[in-house]
Amino acid sequence: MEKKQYRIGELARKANVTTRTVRYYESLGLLKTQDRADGSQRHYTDEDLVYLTRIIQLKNYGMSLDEIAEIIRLGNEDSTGEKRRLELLKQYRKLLSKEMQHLKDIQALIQDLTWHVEQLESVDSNFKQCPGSACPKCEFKDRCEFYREEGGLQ
Amino acid sequence: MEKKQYRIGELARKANVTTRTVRYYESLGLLKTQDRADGSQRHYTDEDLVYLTRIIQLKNYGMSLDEIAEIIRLGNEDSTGEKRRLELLKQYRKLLSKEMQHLKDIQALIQDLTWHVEQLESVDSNFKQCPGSACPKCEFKDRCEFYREEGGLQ
DNA sequence: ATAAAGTTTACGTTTAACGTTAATTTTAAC
DNA sequence: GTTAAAATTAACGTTAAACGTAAACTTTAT
Repeated sequence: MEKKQYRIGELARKANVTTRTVRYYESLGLLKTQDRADGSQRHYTDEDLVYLTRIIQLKNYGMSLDEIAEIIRLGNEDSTGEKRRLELLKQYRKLLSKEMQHLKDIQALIQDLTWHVEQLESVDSNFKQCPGSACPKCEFKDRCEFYREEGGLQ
Repeated sequence: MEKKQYRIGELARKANVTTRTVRYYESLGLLKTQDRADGSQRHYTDEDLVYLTRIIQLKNYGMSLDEIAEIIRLGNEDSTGEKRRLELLKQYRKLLSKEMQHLKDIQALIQDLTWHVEQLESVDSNFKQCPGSACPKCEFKDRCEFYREEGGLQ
């Protein structure tokens, strides 16, 4: 049986993007440009849909279209796919380490925010009165970035 | 002893921003506009520096300048600072829940990325060959979004 | 034959948070 | 009292990825 052929609209619908996006990706070299006469229509197969879906997945992982284009370009360079595999691996590892750092940052941020919420729940206001005459008796003065030994700002 | 007065340049330097930023914040209502004759210079005190530093802190926590402006506006509405305290609390909690969700998303993302790295380390290439004839014997087919019971795409 | 879908070209959008002149005035220091 | 550093207002410029949108036309399916 013959392979089903899609036109651009159907492909886009299946991948949940617009036709503009498909053409844009083609212009960036992300999707192959088939041989076709000027003005005639593009045709796609299931394989192209998988390709497109993979591209979207990589994008959702945080890769830029440029980085994805590089991966695909390397894939077209050798038939074994080894170069692309290595580039993909490199990009995935890069993303991974970036997200690990991101995770740490967010954990620290959550700690800070939690502290602020607790402080605001137990103290009248830390915005207008702080720093001020209340500093020396503030229960948070040891964590205060403005309070110094002498009290108040230097 | 008299309070030390800063001009805009010194204030900006102490807060590690530019004078443009200080004026911009003033235009948004983040920093108070003192009474001064047209063309005469702005003067600031330590209190203003604390204000500015707090604004920068809130910004670094992820609040937009608009949200910060709202907090400050409410602070000017009642002298007790209660409204501002509540708004601050609300914003902090909002940020906190946002970041908690963010944390979850990143943890999931890290899992996915880890999986991909492992797969790429153990499989030749999952980009060009997948999905294809190798699907039925692929050790990851149960986690594959393209593989279906019948094999390959529907 | 007609309507739906596709084609190219090319400018527009979004966005916050400032950057960057420019032309003039104020202030501090000597 | 002069000069140089700093401040003033006004207003346009930046950044930039990933498309959106419109126009005018052509191809394809039924």
